[in-house]
Amino acid sequence: MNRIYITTSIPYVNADPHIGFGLEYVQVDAAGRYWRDKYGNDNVRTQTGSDENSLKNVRAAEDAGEEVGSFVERHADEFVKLEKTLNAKYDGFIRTREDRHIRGAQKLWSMCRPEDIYKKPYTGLYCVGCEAFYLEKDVEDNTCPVHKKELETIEEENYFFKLSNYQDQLLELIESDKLRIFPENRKNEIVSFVKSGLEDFSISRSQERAKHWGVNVPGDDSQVMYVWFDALSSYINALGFADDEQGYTDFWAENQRRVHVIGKDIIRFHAVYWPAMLMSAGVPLPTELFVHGFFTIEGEKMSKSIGNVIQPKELVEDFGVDAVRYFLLREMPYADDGDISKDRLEIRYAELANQLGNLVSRVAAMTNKYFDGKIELPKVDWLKQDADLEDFMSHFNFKAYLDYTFEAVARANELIEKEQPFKTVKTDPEAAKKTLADACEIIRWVGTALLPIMPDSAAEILRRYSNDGILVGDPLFPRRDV
RNA sequence: CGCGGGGUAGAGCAGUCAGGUAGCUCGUCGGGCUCAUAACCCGAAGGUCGUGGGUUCAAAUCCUACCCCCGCAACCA
Repeated sequence: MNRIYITTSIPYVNADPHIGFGLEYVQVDAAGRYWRDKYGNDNVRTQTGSDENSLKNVRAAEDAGEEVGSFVERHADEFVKLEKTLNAKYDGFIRTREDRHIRGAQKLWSMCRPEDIYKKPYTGLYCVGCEAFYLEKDVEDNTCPVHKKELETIEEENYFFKLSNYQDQLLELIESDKLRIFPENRKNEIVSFVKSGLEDFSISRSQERAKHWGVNVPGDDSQVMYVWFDALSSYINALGFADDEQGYTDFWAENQRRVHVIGKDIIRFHAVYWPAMLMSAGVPLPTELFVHGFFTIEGEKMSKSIGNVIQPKELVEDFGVDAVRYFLLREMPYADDGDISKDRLEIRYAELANQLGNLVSRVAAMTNKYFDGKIELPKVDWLKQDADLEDFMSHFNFKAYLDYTFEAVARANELIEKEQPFKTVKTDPEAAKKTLADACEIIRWVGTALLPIMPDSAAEILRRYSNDGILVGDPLFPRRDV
């Protein structure tokens, strides 16, 4: 039985979703759509959600003068709306305030080997204004860089997780690809990190420091779980881990492909902390981590302070959802960061209009003008091409997938130039018919390949190029008035 | 001596692990075509592959020193 479970990371919801998360959201959706086609709808599960227990949410709510609960709910709703904005299909959305999540996180904690969790006093330099600890090397004269006030040395007892117990096992898992991390540069990065030595990490906070927000530590109400501990468990909680539901069995415990799609900033939590926690609890590990890079905006890091944050809906309103999905997936380099700029968007849009949109138009026009839209489509062996596409998709290499697909678009345009059906139709109609049939077949293959990437446009292409006849229609990607 | 990624034609990138005529897309210039969303096709120009050394018959690719850019610096997602 081929099954696959694919998750996005769960963003904390102190603001509305930006285009960076939009990328991840579309990546998982596109992969999900592809595998649904292969494995069947019931054998694929795509999952997303919101991380609501972060202290950052508490601070953001305070700044906004709002109650935390309603604040995170409002922002979480914006993430739910992404499904419509980006035309994505998700099987599950989990909020970490939900009961099923809280019970699951506590269950996972309780299942960890007792010797892996221990209490230890933690001492650090604390700024009351920031409500955060600073490291000595990051500050001058014991002064908070933000508030310019003297830092307090405070001590607090927390629970720690014995990460050091798992160093050797983790290294073996990652190097052997039992826990497969790709692209390869990310795997190398994490291997060298693990080799450099793992230190135990704190997995709880005092209630005061956590502002009484978060998941209580089982058996110790004076402590709240470190937000990452509970957040990571959402991946299995979403499947019903707390109550041993069938979904958990089917898509996690007994499934061969458990995949997390994440950004490069959180690779350590997913490649080190999370697998170690699961090993301690005796729960199966994820099998694959796909790590994507970040988008810069016009060459600059996207940040609130620079004020260049882009939201998916802005781009969708301007270019349409399929063009945005196409842009995100084709523009982001496989193993590196990408850039979003107005120029690049225009170029990519023009590419869609001129190469693909125009091809669909010209072939339909000729087919209808010369042969009344009726043309027998040849049988083509697509197996070879399918294998290539599957390989790209297995690696989450959307860029290569699209490069490959658009080679076919170019091939069809070249074919028409070379064979000139618009001329041969007068001298050798059968030859013209053959050329157009070949072109139609390529278009159908392209349409099929694009279904996961641009669901609406691809479906429209296939509707116009069905066995019932070829239809003309409005431009798929109309020219933009610049 | 903190760690990692990057520096290849005007722009964006591939190629570097397994050394052997430097490649793709866009842009520019020239030509062709007229079915098509003035789209499409062909051709050309354009690069001392960050810099200096070294290994080699041969280096963008290996070694070495250095310069520049960007991230991250582990409990603050």
